[in-house]
Amino acid sequence: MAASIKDVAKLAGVSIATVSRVLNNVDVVNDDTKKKVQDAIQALSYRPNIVARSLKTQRTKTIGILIPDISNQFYPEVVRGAEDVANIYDYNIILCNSDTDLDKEKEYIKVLKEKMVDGMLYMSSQLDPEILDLIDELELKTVLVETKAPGKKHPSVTIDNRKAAYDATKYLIDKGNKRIAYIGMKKDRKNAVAKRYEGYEKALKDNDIELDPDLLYYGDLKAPAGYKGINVILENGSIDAVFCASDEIAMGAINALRDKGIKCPEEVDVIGFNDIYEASIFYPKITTIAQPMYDMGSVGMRMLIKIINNKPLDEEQYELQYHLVERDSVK
Amino acid sequence: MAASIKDVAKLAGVSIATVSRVLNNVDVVNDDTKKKVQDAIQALSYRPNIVARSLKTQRTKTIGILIPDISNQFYPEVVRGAEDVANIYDYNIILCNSDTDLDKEKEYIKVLKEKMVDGMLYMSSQLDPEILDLIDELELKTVLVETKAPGKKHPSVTIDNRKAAYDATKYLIDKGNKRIAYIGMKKDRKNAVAKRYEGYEKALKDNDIELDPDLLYYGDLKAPAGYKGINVILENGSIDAVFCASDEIAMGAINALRDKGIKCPEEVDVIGFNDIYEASIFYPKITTIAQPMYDMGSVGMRMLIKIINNKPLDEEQYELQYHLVERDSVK
DNA sequence: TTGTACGCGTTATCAT
DNA sequence: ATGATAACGCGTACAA
Repeated sequence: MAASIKDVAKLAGVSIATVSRVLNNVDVVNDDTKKKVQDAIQALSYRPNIVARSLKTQRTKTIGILIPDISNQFYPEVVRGAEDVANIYDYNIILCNSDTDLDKEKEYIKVLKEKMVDGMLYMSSQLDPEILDLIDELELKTVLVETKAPGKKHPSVTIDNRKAAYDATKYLIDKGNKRIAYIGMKKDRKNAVAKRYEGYEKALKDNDIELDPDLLYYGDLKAPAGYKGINVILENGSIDAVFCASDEIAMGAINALRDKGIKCPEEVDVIGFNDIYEASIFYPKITTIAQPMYDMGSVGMRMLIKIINNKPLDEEQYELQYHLVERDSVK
Repeated sequence: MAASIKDVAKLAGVSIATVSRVLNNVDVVNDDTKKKVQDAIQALSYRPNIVARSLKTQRTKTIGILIPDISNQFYPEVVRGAEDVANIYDYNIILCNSDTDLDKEKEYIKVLKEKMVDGMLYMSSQLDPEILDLIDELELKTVLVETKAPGKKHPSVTIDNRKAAYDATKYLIDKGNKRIAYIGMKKDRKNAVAKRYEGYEKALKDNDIELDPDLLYYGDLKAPAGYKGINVILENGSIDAVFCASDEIAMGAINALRDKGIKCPEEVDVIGFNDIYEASIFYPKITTIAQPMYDMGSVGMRMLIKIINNKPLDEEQYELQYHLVERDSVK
């Protein structure tokens, strides 16, 4: 077993209380005894047991991060941003992949609570009320990332998905496109992606373009959905452009177009969403809405740490800026 | 404060020992009293405090994962594989990004030890002896992923990078290519990527192709390195093909070629390494060596959990199979 | 079958 | 300035 505070105390010839004091730099302790203690710590290469400390102090210096899936292009950046600031403040993160499965999410949240995490960053494309209830019941300090809760009760960091999608669609319209397809997820959910659909819809409406149900395709956010979407939509006629709810969809869509001998952007404009790294490497380089993914993580973590330390928040529901990145998939 | 085992005991009218027994399903406890306890647990929506339990049992049911950078395409898959099996066995993971910085790695390892993780998965493109020493000194149960330690002392899961690179280069040679460039990292390091260079070198040698230093470019594993590499190499003459130490390098290289009006694969063959998701979406789809990234994580975690539970390992240094995925970047 | 009491490694209060 | 000692919440000998 590793050396404990007792061993240090014994070797230094002092009480454990004194050792604890020099360890935490608290109270005043005689320089000589301090030195003795430090020597003993050195000699035993003693390191405090944080689990024991946590039990006493009721704070573990670890934070839970609940995401759908780390292997999904969007989240690594967010997690990295979060971990970076966590690290600055001496927190560690417990990573949990939920696959957006409600039961799995609830189970993870409970375990996180049992492990006494100081707080949680919760990310999910959809936000079930049950989750909010559970968070409240457990009194688990939480910041929502990517989704906003109705009401002002839960702190969050998001972007304005609706407006961003509106801007993207408007951009397509301004380029002279009329028949603009949408590939994304069903709109009947209360989530970030649904808001993108709303933005798309409103942009059409505001510009007197009639919504054509044949130009809509719902799948997930992955590339195959984009590929399939194009194939399905093109069965019903031609299109001028397509708004994709993710960059991966855009990549799949462009590949489908290419396989059909249709050139992007010459014949069909394609716009993506998120600005994942590969969007700038793809051919053609993808025009897209850039979400500040790293910042969403770091800002979210900053907020959470403030909450944990009972500091006031500048803003309860933080809305970050997105921007449209003009590249080569729109002419 | 949340309900503790005492509260449950009091409400159920039994001792905390009894509560603990039903909690852990240990010893025999009367059905009636068991029911009383369970009711009390329900009533108080009691959940055991794992921190306290850990202090007592000396196991935290959490495992540290140390990686260079989660936002680097390679690791999310590995981490996902690891977390999935961790979850099966009721472990959680603490994720640490080291940026391959030795000091940061050492600091993280110490903190993980302080937090009493039951074990660690260590990944890094390079493996410093100091790390091995620290792991030994701390007696931290560890499985190395991606890199193998000299000697049989440390368990690891890897692929045969040297042979894989050999195969890839041989494949290029068999396609009739002579002037084959290499874009990767310097070979003077003892790491996985260095082995890829060795494989490249040996394949040339075995096929009587002289190594041309002008055809070598060293950078990192990112796309810009591939882009720059092509530009630098082409200043010294033409090439038939290029072996890239990562898929991202391959993407950068292909983009550079395209910008120079050189077609891939018609004029220059390009082969990548890893088979990250985007390799199959890129245009042209990238021919590459597929590393079983998810499996590296899951197998590594399985090994680690066995070690933690003092079960024997089938193999100390596990070598996983790679395979060459033929796609469109090689004609 | 159940209860008492100790200890896991800390921090913090109260004396001295 | 320093030392005893009581928690923190739990598991587990040992007793009963």
